[in-house]
Amino acid sequence: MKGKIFIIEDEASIVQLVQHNLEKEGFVVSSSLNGNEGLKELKKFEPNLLLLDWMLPDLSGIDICKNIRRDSNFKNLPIIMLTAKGEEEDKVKGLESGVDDYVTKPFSFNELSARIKAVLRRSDPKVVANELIFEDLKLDRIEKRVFRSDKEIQLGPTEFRLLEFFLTNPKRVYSRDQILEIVWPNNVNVESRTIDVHIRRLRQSINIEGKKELIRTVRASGYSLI
Amino acid sequence: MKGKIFIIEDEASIVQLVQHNLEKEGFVVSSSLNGNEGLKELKKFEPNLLLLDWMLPDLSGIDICKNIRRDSNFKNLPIIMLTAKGEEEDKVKGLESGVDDYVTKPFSFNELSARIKAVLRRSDPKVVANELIFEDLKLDRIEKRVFRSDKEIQLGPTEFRLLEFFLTNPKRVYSRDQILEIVWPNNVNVESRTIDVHIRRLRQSINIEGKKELIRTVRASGYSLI
DNA sequence: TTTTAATGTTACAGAAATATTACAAATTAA
DNA sequence: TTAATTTGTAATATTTCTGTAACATTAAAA
Repeated sequence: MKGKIFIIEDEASIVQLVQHNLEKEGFVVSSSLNGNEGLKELKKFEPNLLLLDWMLPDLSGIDICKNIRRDSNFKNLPIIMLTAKGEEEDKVKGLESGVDDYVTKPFSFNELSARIKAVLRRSDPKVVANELIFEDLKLDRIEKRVFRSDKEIQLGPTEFRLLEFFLTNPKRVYSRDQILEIVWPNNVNVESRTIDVHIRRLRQSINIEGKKELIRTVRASGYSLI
Repeated sequence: MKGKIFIIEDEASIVQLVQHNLEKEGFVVSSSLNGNEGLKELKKFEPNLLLLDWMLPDLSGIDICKNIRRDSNFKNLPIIMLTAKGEEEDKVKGLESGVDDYVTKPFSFNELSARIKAVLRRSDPKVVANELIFEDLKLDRIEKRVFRSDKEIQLGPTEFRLLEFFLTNPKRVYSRDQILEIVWPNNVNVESRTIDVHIRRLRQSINIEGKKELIRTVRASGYSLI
Protein backbone atom coordinates (compact mmCIF):
# COMPACT_ATOMS: atom_id res chain seq x y z
CA MET A 1 0.00 0.00 0.00
CA LYS A 2 1.31 3.39 -0.97
CA GLY A 3 0.70 6.36 1.23
CA LYS A 4 -0.98 9.73 0.92
CA ILE A 5 1.09 12.88 1.04
CA PHE A 6 -0.12 16.42 1.51
CA ILE A 7 1.90 19.46 0.46
CA ILE A 8 1.54 22.97 1.81
CA GLU A 9 3.86 25.22 -0.18
CA ASP A 10 3.22 28.55 -1.86
CA GLU A 11 5.64 28.19 -4.76
CA ALA A 12 3.55 26.56 -7.43
CA SER A 13 6.52 25.33 -9.43
CA ILE A 14 7.89 23.38 -6.49
CA VAL A 15 4.50 21.90 -5.77
CA GLN A 16 4.16 20.86 -9.36
CA LEU A 17 7.58 19.26 -9.54
CA VAL A 18 7.25 17.40 -6.28
CA GLN A 19 3.64 16.35 -6.74
CA HIS A 20 4.29 15.05 -10.20
CA ASN A 21 7.26 12.99 -9.14
CA LEU A 22 5.66 11.61 -6.03
CA GLU A 23 2.65 10.50 -8.00
CA LYS A 24 4.97 8.77 -10.39
CA GLU A 25 6.29 6.83 -7.42
CA GLY A 26 2.80 5.73 -6.56
CA PHE A 27 1.88 8.12 -3.77
CA VAL A 28 -1.48 9.81 -3.68
CA VAL A 29 -0.79 13.52 -3.44
CA SER A 30 -2.85 16.57 -2.68
CA SER A 31 -1.66 20.12 -2.07
CA SER A 32 -2.52 23.61 -1.06
CA LEU A 33 -0.79 26.91 -1.79
CA ASN A 34 -1.53 28.54 1.54
CA GLY A 35 -1.61 27.73 5.19
CA ASN A 36 -5.15 28.27 6.40
CA GLU A 37 -6.86 26.50 3.57
CA GLY A 38 -4.18 23.86 3.59
CA LEU A 39 -4.93 22.99 7.18
CA LYS A 40 -8.57 22.39 6.41
CA GLU A 41 -7.96 20.36 3.28
CA LEU A 42 -5.29 18.35 5.00
CA LYS A 43 -7.68 17.21 7.69
CA LYS A 44 -10.14 16.08 5.10
CA PHE A 45 -7.43 14.34 3.08
CA GLU A 46 -5.91 12.46 6.02
CA PRO A 47 -2.41 12.04 4.66
CA ASN A 48 0.30 9.76 5.94
CA LEU A 49 2.80 12.58 5.74
CA LEU A 50 2.92 16.34 5.32
CA LEU A 51 5.43 18.40 3.36
CA LEU A 52 5.36 21.85 4.82
CA ASP A 53 6.96 25.03 3.58
CA TRP A 54 8.39 27.08 6.40
CA MET A 55 7.69 30.48 4.91
CA LEU A 56 4.11 30.88 3.89
CA PRO A 57 2.35 34.12 3.12
CA ASP A 58 -0.35 33.74 5.74
CA LEU A 59 0.43 31.27 8.53
CA SER A 60 3.95 30.33 9.58
CA GLY A 61 5.10 26.78 9.46
CA ILE A 62 5.38 26.77 13.23
CA ASP A 63 1.74 27.73 13.63
CA ILE A 64 0.61 24.99 11.33
CA CYS A 65 2.76 22.50 13.15
CA LYS A 66 1.34 23.51 16.49
CA ASN A 67 -2.19 23.35 15.23
CA ILE A 68 -1.62 19.87 13.91
CA ARG A 69 0.04 18.62 17.06
CA ARG A 70 -2.87 19.93 19.10
CA ASP A 71 -5.41 17.99 17.05
CA SER A 72 -5.69 14.52 18.53
CA ASN A 73 -6.40 13.01 15.13
CA PHE A 74 -3.16 14.31 13.67
CA LYS A 75 -0.81 14.70 16.54
CA ASN A 76 1.35 11.90 15.16
CA LEU A 77 1.28 13.00 11.52
CA PRO A 78 4.88 12.98 10.25
CA ILE A 79 5.97 16.37 8.97
CA ILE A 80 8.89 17.23 6.75
CA MET A 81 9.58 20.90 6.47
CA LEU A 82 10.97 22.65 3.44
CA THR A 83 13.28 25.47 4.34
CA ALA A 84 15.34 27.90 2.29
CA LYS A 85 19.06 28.05 2.75
CA GLY A 86 20.08 30.39 5.51
CA GLU A 87 17.08 29.71 7.67
CA GLU A 88 19.19 27.46 9.81
CA GLU A 89 17.78 28.74 13.05
CA ASP A 90 14.35 27.85 11.89
CA LYS A 91 15.46 24.28 11.67
CA VAL A 92 16.07 24.25 15.36
CA LYS A 93 12.68 25.72 16.04
CA GLY A 94 11.23 23.30 13.59
CA LEU A 95 12.64 20.29 15.30
CA GLU A 96 11.53 21.68 18.63
CA SER A 97 7.99 22.11 17.46
CA GLY A 98 7.76 18.52 16.40
CA VAL A 99 8.96 18.35 12.84
CA ASP A 100 10.33 14.97 11.82
CA ASP A 101 12.84 16.09 9.23
CA TYR A 102 13.66 19.06 7.06
CA VAL A 103 14.97 19.53 3.54
CA THR A 104 16.82 22.62 2.45
CA LYS A 105 15.96 24.30 -0.81
CA PRO A 106 17.16 23.87 -3.38
CA PHE A 107 16.80 20.14 -3.15
CA SER A 108 16.84 17.39 -5.69
CA PHE A 109 13.78 15.26 -5.88
CA ASN A 110 15.82 12.21 -5.05
CA GLU A 111 16.91 13.70 -1.79
CA LEU A 112 13.37 14.61 -0.85
CA SER A 113 12.10 11.21 -1.82
CA ALA A 114 14.71 9.47 0.29
CA ARG A 115 13.79 11.52 3.33
CA ILE A 116 10.11 10.97 2.86
CA LYS A 117 10.65 7.25 2.77
CA ALA A 118 12.93 7.31 5.75
CA VAL A 119 10.37 9.17 7.81
CA LEU A 120 7.52 6.95 6.68
CA ARG A 121 9.55 3.89 7.40
CA ARG A 122 9.77 4.94 11.02
CA SER A 123 6.25 6.16 11.46
CA ASP A 124 4.21 4.01 9.17
CA PRO A 125 6.10 0.98 7.92
CA LYS A 126 3.13 -0.45 6.04
CA VAL A 127 3.20 2.48 3.69
CA VAL A 128 6.67 1.94 2.43
CA ALA A 129 8.46 -1.28 1.67
CA ASN A 130 10.78 -2.12 4.51
CA GLU A 131 12.00 -5.52 3.46
CA LEU A 132 14.50 -5.65 0.70
CA ILE A 133 14.85 -9.01 -0.93
CA PHE A 134 17.19 -10.33 -3.57
CA GLU A 135 17.36 -14.03 -4.23
CA ASP A 136 17.97 -15.64 -0.85
CA LEU A 137 19.10 -12.41 0.73
CA LYS A 138 16.71 -10.45 2.92
CA LEU A 139 17.23 -7.17 4.73
CA ASP A 140 14.73 -5.71 7.14
CA ARG A 141 15.15 -1.99 7.40
CA ILE A 142 13.11 -1.56 10.52
CA GLU A 143 14.44 -4.39 12.56
CA LYS A 144 17.89 -3.92 11.05
CA ARG A 145 18.38 -7.57 10.41
CA VAL A 146 19.86 -9.42 7.49
CA PHE A 147 19.26 -13.00 6.46
CA ARG A 148 20.84 -15.25 3.89
CA SER A 149 18.78 -18.36 3.21
CA ASP A 150 16.86 -17.68 6.44
CA LYS A 151 20.04 -17.71 8.45
CA GLU A 152 20.62 -14.45 10.26
CA ILE A 153 23.78 -12.55 9.47
CA GLN A 154 25.54 -10.03 11.67
CA LEU A 155 26.73 -6.87 9.93
CA GLY A 156 28.43 -3.71 11.12
CA PRO A 157 26.64 -0.42 10.47
CA THR A 158 28.59 0.45 7.34
CA GLU A 159 28.22 -2.99 5.83
CA PHE A 160 24.51 -2.79 6.59
CA ARG A 161 24.13 0.48 4.73
CA LEU A 162 26.24 -0.81 1.90
CA LEU A 163 24.11 -3.88 1.49
CA GLU A 164 20.95 -1.82 1.83
CA PHE A 165 22.20 0.34 -0.99
CA PHE A 166 22.99 -2.60 -3.23
CA LEU A 167 19.62 -4.14 -2.50
CA THR A 168 17.77 -1.04 -3.59
CA ASN A 169 19.56 -1.19 -6.92
CA PRO A 170 20.38 -4.76 -7.71
CA LYS A 171 22.40 -5.63 -10.79
CA ARG A 172 23.40 -2.07 -11.44
CA VAL A 173 27.09 -1.33 -11.38
CA TYR A 174 28.21 1.55 -9.20
CA SER A 175 31.58 3.23 -9.14
CA ARG A 176 33.42 3.66 -5.89
CA ASP A 177 32.67 7.36 -6.00
CA GLN A 178 28.97 6.79 -6.43
CA ILE A 179 28.95 4.33 -3.58
CA LEU A 180 30.81 6.77 -1.37
CA GLU A 181 28.43 9.54 -2.20
CA ILE A 182 25.36 7.54 -1.38
CA VAL A 183 26.37 5.19 1.38
CA TRP A 184 28.63 7.42 3.42
CA PRO A 185 27.35 10.37 5.45
CA ASN A 186 27.65 13.69 3.67
CA ASN A 187 30.96 15.43 3.27
CA VAL A 188 33.13 12.75 4.69
CA ASN A 189 36.44 12.32 3.04
CA VAL A 190 37.17 8.70 2.62
CA GLU A 191 39.73 7.11 0.37
CA SER A 192 37.91 5.40 -2.44
CA ARG A 193 40.05 2.29 -1.84
CA THR A 194 38.34 2.01 1.50
CA ILE A 195 35.31 0.74 -0.35
CA ASP A 196 37.27 -2.34 -1.33
CA VAL A 197 37.79 -3.19 2.29
CA HIS A 198 34.14 -2.80 3.13
CA ILE A 199 33.16 -4.82 0.13
CA ARG A 200 35.43 -7.53 1.39
CA ARG A 201 33.88 -7.39 4.84
CA LEU A 202 30.41 -7.51 3.38
CA ARG A 203 31.33 -10.41 1.15
CA GLN A 204 32.82 -12.29 4.03
CA SER A 205 29.63 -11.89 6.01
CA ILE A 206 27.04 -12.70 3.39
CA ASN A 207 28.84 -15.52 1.65
CA ILE A 208 27.78 -18.69 3.32
CA GLU A 209 29.01 -22.18 2.60
CA GLY A 210 27.73 -23.60 -0.64
CA LYS A 211 25.93 -20.45 -1.76
CA LYS A 212 27.11 -18.36 -4.62
CA GLU A 213 28.95 -15.08 -4.45
CA LEU A 214 26.50 -12.18 -4.57
CA ILE A 215 28.74 -9.21 -5.15
CA ARG A 216 30.29 -8.77 -8.55
CA THR A 217 33.47 -6.86 -9.21
CA VAL A 218 33.41 -5.03 -12.50
CA ARG A 219 36.95 -4.06 -13.22
CA ALA A 220 37.42 -0.37 -13.96
CA SER A 221 33.79 0.30 -13.10
CA GLY A 222 32.92 -0.73 -9.61
CA TYR A 223 30.69 -3.27 -7.92
CA SER A 224 27.18 -4.58 -8.20
CA LEU A 225 24.88 -6.99 -6.45
CA ILE A 226 25.30 -9.75 -9.00
CA MET B 1 17.76 6.56 -31.16
CA LYS B 2 20.31 9.14 -30.14
CA GLY B 3 19.44 12.25 -28.20
CA LYS B 4 20.12 15.83 -29.11
CA ILE B 5 21.51 18.23 -26.56
CA PHE B 6 21.82 21.99 -26.86
CA ILE B 7 24.26 24.01 -24.80
CA ILE B 8 24.00 27.71 -24.00
CA GLU B 9 27.15 28.72 -22.17
CA ASP B 10 29.52 31.62 -22.72
CA GLU B 11 32.73 29.97 -21.60
CA ALA B 12 34.04 28.39 -24.75
CA SER B 13 36.31 26.01 -22.88
CA ILE B 14 33.41 24.49 -21.00
CA VAL B 15 31.36 24.18 -24.16
CA GLN B 16 34.20 22.46 -25.91
CA LEU B 17 34.83 20.02 -23.12
CA VAL B 18 31.22 19.12 -22.62
CA GLN B 19 30.34 18.98 -26.28
CA HIS B 20 33.27 16.77 -27.12
CA ASN B 21 32.54 14.31 -24.35
CA LEU B 22 28.82 14.17 -25.01
CA GLU B 23 29.46 13.45 -28.67
CA LYS B 24 31.76 10.68 -27.61
CA GLU B 25 28.80 9.20 -25.76
CA GLY B 26 26.75 9.31 -28.91
CA PHE B 27 24.69 12.45 -28.39
CA VAL B 28 24.23 14.97 -31.15
CA VAL B 29 25.29 18.30 -29.72
CA SER B 30 24.92 21.89 -30.79
CA SER B 31 25.76 25.01 -28.84
CA SER B 32 25.68 28.74 -28.62
CA LEU B 33 27.82 31.19 -26.70
CA ASN B 34 25.09 33.67 -25.96
CA GLY B 35 21.49 33.78 -24.93
CA ASN B 36 19.58 35.51 -27.67
CA GLU B 37 21.11 33.64 -30.54
CA GLY B 38 21.05 30.47 -28.54
CA LEU B 39 17.31 30.70 -28.13
CA LYS B 40 16.80 30.94 -31.87
CA GLU B 41 19.19 28.17 -32.76
CA LEU B 42 17.77 25.97 -30.06
CA LYS B 43 14.31 26.17 -31.52
CA LYS B 44 15.63 25.18 -34.90
CA PHE B 45 17.71 22.38 -33.42
CA GLU B 46 14.90 20.88 -31.36
CA PRO B 47 17.00 19.24 -28.68
CA ASN B 48 15.90 16.63 -26.17
CA LEU B 49 17.61 18.56 -23.41
CA LEU B 50 19.15 21.95 -22.74
CA LEU B 51 22.26 22.72 -20.73
CA LEU B 52 21.95 26.31 -19.67
CA ASP B 53 24.50 28.58 -18.06
CA TRP B 54 22.97 30.75 -15.41
CA MET B 55 25.15 33.77 -15.95
CA LEU B 56 25.20 34.86 -19.55
CA PRO B 57 26.43 38.18 -20.87
CA ASP B 58 23.16 39.16 -22.50
CA LEU B 59 20.09 37.29 -21.28
CA SER B 60 19.85 35.72 -17.86
CA GLY B 61 19.21 32.04 -17.49
CA ILE B 62 15.89 32.83 -15.89
CA ASP B 63 14.74 34.79 -18.90
CA ILE B 64 15.68 32.01 -21.26
CA CYS B 65 13.90 29.53 -19.08
CA LYS B 66 10.76 31.58 -19.00
CA ASN B 67 10.85 32.13 -22.72
CA ILE B 68 11.14 28.41 -23.29
CA ARG B 69 8.39 27.52 -20.87
CA ARG B 70 6.09 30.00 -22.59
CA ASP B 71 6.65 28.41 -26.00
CA SER B 72 4.17 25.60 -26.36
CA ASN B 73 6.61 23.61 -28.49
CA PHE B 74 9.25 23.62 -25.81
CA LYS B 75 7.43 23.98 -22.56
CA ASN B 76 8.43 20.47 -21.57
CA LEU B 77 12.03 20.67 -22.70
CA PRO B 78 14.18 19.38 -19.84
CA ILE B 79 16.68 21.97 -18.65
CA ILE B 80 19.77 21.47 -16.57
CA MET B 81 21.32 24.65 -15.37
CA LEU B 82 25.01 25.22 -14.83
CA THR B 83 25.67 27.49 -11.91
CA ALA B 84 28.85 28.80 -10.36
CA LYS B 85 29.63 28.05 -6.78
CA GLY B 86 28.17 30.62 -4.44
CA GLU B 87 25.14 31.29 -6.56
CA GLU B 88 23.14 29.13 -4.21
CA GLU B 89 20.20 31.48 -4.07
CA ASP B 90 19.98 31.34 -7.80
CA LYS B 91 19.30 27.67 -7.49
CA VAL B 92 16.12 28.38 -5.66
CA LYS B 93 15.07 30.73 -8.37
CA GLY B 94 16.12 28.10 -10.86
CA LEU B 95 13.86 25.46 -9.48
CA GLU B 96 11.08 27.99 -9.27
CA SER B 97 11.41 28.85 -12.90
CA GLY B 98 11.13 25.25 -13.89
CA VAL B 99 14.64 23.91 -14.17
CA ASP B 100 14.87 20.14 -13.86
CA ASP B 101 18.24 19.91 -12.23
CA TYR B 102 21.36 21.95 -11.70
CA VAL B 103 25.06 21.29 -11.65
CA THR B 104 27.51 23.47 -9.79
CA LYS B 105 30.74 24.53 -11.43
CA PRO B 106 33.30 23.24 -11.36
CA PHE B 107 31.79 19.89 -12.20
CA SER B 108 33.26 16.68 -13.47
CA PHE B 109 31.99 15.47 -16.77
CA ASN B 110 30.88 12.26 -15.16
CA GLU B 111 28.66 14.09 -12.77
CA LEU B 112 27.11 16.11 -15.55
CA SER B 113 26.65 13.04 -17.69
CA ALA B 114 24.94 11.19 -14.88
CA ARG B 115 22.52 14.03 -14.29
CA ILE B 116 21.76 14.41 -17.95
CA LYS B 117 20.91 10.77 -18.18
CA ALA B 118 18.84 10.85 -15.03
CA VAL B 119 16.79 13.72 -16.35
CA LEU B 120 16.41 12.18 -19.78
CA ARG B 121 15.45 8.88 -18.27
CA ARG B 122 12.47 10.56 -16.66
CA SER B 123 11.46 12.73 -19.58
CA ASP B 124 12.46 10.76 -22.61
CA PRO B 125 13.51 7.21 -21.85
CA LYS B 126 14.09 6.24 -25.47
CA VAL B 127 16.93 8.69 -25.72
CA VAL B 128 19.13 7.14 -23.09
CA ALA B 129 18.88 3.64 -24.30
CA ASN B 130 20.67 1.63 -21.75
CA GLU B 131 20.74 -1.44 -23.91
CA LEU B 132 22.60 -1.37 -27.17
CA ILE B 133 21.51 -4.07 -29.52
CA PHE B 134 22.79 -5.24 -32.87
CA GLU B 135 21.52 -8.48 -34.29
CA ASP B 136 22.08 -11.07 -31.57
CA LEU B 137 24.53 -8.89 -29.69
CA LYS B 138 23.37 -7.01 -26.63
CA LEU B 139 25.29 -4.67 -24.35
CA ASP B 140 23.84 -3.38 -21.11
CA ARG B 141 25.51 -0.15 -20.09
CA ILE B 142 24.13 -0.04 -16.59
CA GLU B 143 24.80 -3.59 -15.63
CA LYS B 144 27.95 -3.66 -17.75
CA ARG B 145 27.13 -6.95 -19.31
CA VAL B 146 27.37 -8.26 -22.84
CA PHE B 147 25.42 -11.09 -24.41
CA ARG B 148 25.64 -12.89 -27.72
CA SER B 149 22.55 -14.93 -28.46
CA ASP B 150 21.57 -14.63 -24.80
CA LYS B 151 24.82 -16.16 -23.66
CA GLU B 152 26.80 -13.85 -21.42
CA ILE B 153 30.24 -12.83 -22.57
CA GLN B 154 33.08 -11.65 -20.40
CA LEU B 155 35.01 -8.63 -21.67
CA GLY B 156 37.88 -6.59 -20.30
CA PRO B 157 37.33 -2.85 -19.83
CA THR B 158 38.90 -1.82 -23.13
CA GLU B 159 37.07 -4.43 -25.15
CA PHE B 160 33.86 -3.35 -23.46
CA ARG B 161 34.35 0.27 -24.45
CA LEU B 162 35.36 -0.76 -27.92
CA LEU B 163 32.24 -2.80 -28.42
CA GLU B 164 30.11 -0.08 -26.88
CA PHE B 165 31.56 2.31 -29.41
CA PHE B 166 30.87 0.05 -32.35
CA LEU B 167 27.35 -0.56 -31.15
CA THR B 168 26.55 3.14 -31.03
CA ASN B 169 27.63 3.39 -34.66
CA PRO B 170 27.02 0.10 -36.35
CA LYS B 171 28.04 -0.48 -39.96
CA ARG B 172 30.11 2.63 -40.11
CA VAL B 173 33.81 2.17 -40.74
CA TYR B 174 36.25 3.86 -38.40
CA SER B 175 39.96 4.35 -38.86
CA ARG B 176 42.35 3.27 -36.17
CA ASP B 177 42.97 6.88 -35.30
CA GLN B 178 39.30 7.62 -34.90
CA ILE B 179 38.85 4.61 -32.72
CA LEU B 180 41.79 5.64 -30.57
CA GLU B 181 40.45 9.13 -30.23
CA ILE B 182 37.08 8.02 -29.02
CA VAL B 183 37.59 4.79 -27.18
CA TRP B 184 40.82 5.54 -25.37
CA PRO B 185 41.06 8.01 -22.49
CA ASN B 186 42.27 11.44 -23.48
CA ASN B 187 45.93 12.12 -24.02
CA VAL B 188 47.14 8.58 -24.14
CA ASN B 189 49.69 7.62 -26.70
CA VAL B 190 49.25 4.18 -28.06
CA GLU B 191 50.48 2.60 -31.22
CA SER B 192 47.69 2.41 -33.72
CA ARG B 193 48.54 -1.22 -34.28
CA THR B 194 47.46 -1.84 -30.73
CA ILE B 195 43.93 -1.54 -31.98
CA ASP B 196 44.45 -4.65 -34.05
CA VAL B 197 45.21 -6.60 -30.94
CA HIS B 198 42.15 -5.36 -29.15
CA ILE B 199 40.02 -6.05 -32.17
CA ARG B 200 41.35 -9.55 -32.10
CA ARG B 201 40.54 -9.91 -28.43
CA LEU B 202 37.06 -8.57 -28.96
CA ARG B 203 36.51 -10.87 -31.90
CA GLN B 204 37.67 -13.82 -29.93
CA SER B 205 35.23 -13.04 -27.14
CA ILE B 206 32.12 -12.29 -29.15
CA ASN B 207 32.48 -14.93 -31.82
CA ILE B 208 30.68 -17.95 -30.61
CA GLU B 209 30.42 -21.33 -32.25
CA GLY B 210 28.24 -21.36 -35.31
CA LYS B 211 27.54 -17.65 -35.32
CA LYS B 212 28.89 -15.29 -37.89
CA GLU B 213 31.77 -12.86 -37.54
CA LEU B 214 30.51 -9.43 -36.45
CA ILE B 215 33.52 -7.23 -36.96
CA ARG B 216 34.53 -6.39 -40.47
CA THR B 217 38.02 -5.39 -41.53
CA VAL B 218 38.06 -2.78 -44.23
CA ARG B 219 41.51 -2.87 -45.63
CA ALA B 220 43.27 0.49 -45.64
CA SER B 221 40.34 2.08 -43.80
CA GLY B 222 39.69 0.46 -40.48
CA TYR B 223 37.01 -1.63 -38.84
CA SER B 224 33.29 -1.69 -38.49
CA LEU B 225 30.57 -3.66 -36.80
CA ILE B 226 29.57 -5.61 -39.88
C1' DT C 1 54.56 -14.88 -60.01
C1' DT C 2 56.98 -12.01 -56.97
C1' DT C 3 56.96 -8.12 -54.12
C1' DT C 4 55.01 -5.16 -50.90
C1' DA C 5 51.92 -3.42 -47.65
C1' DA C 6 48.37 -4.32 -44.45
C1' DT C 7 46.37 -7.14 -41.13
C1' DG C 8 46.29 -11.38 -38.00
C1' DT C 9 48.28 -13.81 -34.20
C1' DT C 10 51.03 -14.80 -30.28
C1' DA C 11 53.61 -14.30 -26.20
C1' DC C 12 55.16 -11.64 -22.66
C1' DA C 13 56.70 -8.01 -19.40
C1' DG C 14 55.18 -4.22 -17.08
C1' DA C 15 51.23 -1.65 -15.49
C1' DA C 16 47.03 -1.12 -13.30
C1' DA C 17 43.24 -2.63 -10.60
C1' DT C 18 41.60 -5.30 -6.98
C1' DA C 19 42.03 -8.46 -2.82
C1' DT C 20 43.74 -9.22 1.53
C1' DT C 21 45.80 -8.31 5.84
C1' DA C 22 47.10 -5.99 9.84
C1' DC C 23 46.81 -2.21 12.76
C1' DA C 24 45.91 2.13 15.13
C1' DA C 25 42.41 5.41 15.96
C1' DA C 26 37.72 6.26 16.78
C1' DT C 27 33.42 4.93 18.41
C1' DT C 28 30.21 2.38 21.14
C1' DA C 29 28.86 -0.78 24.68
C1' DA C 30 29.38 -2.65 29.17
C1' DT D 1 36.17 3.68 33.21
C1' DT D 2 37.49 -0.51 30.46
C1' DA D 3 36.45 -3.63 26.91
C1' DA D 4 34.67 -4.55 22.55
C1' DT D 5 33.56 -3.30 18.13
C1' DT D 6 33.99 -0.68 14.10
C1' DT D 7 36.53 2.25 10.75
C1' DG D 8 39.81 3.98 7.66
C1' DT D 9 44.31 3.47 5.73
C1' DA D 10 48.60 1.81 4.38
C1' DA D 11 51.28 -1.98 3.00
C1' DT D 12 51.53 -6.16 0.52
C1' DA D 13 49.83 -9.85 -2.41
C1' DT D 14 47.36 -11.27 -6.21
C1' DT D 15 44.91 -10.98 -10.32
C1' DT D 16 43.86 -9.13 -14.62
C1' DC D 17 44.69 -6.13 -18.28
C1' DT D 18 47.54 -3.53 -21.77
C1' DG D 19 50.64 -2.34 -25.11
C1' DT D 20 54.30 -3.80 -27.95
C1' DA D 21 57.31 -6.39 -30.57
C1' DA D 22 58.10 -10.24 -33.37
C1' DC D 23 56.53 -13.28 -36.59
C1' DA D 24 52.70 -15.21 -39.71
C1' DT D 25 49.34 -14.68 -42.99
C1' DT D 26 46.65 -12.50 -46.43
C1' DA D 27 45.49 -9.34 -50.13
C1' DA D 28 46.78 -6.10 -53.50
C1' DA D 29 50.18 -4.23 -56.74
C1' DA D 30 53.79 -4.72 -59.90
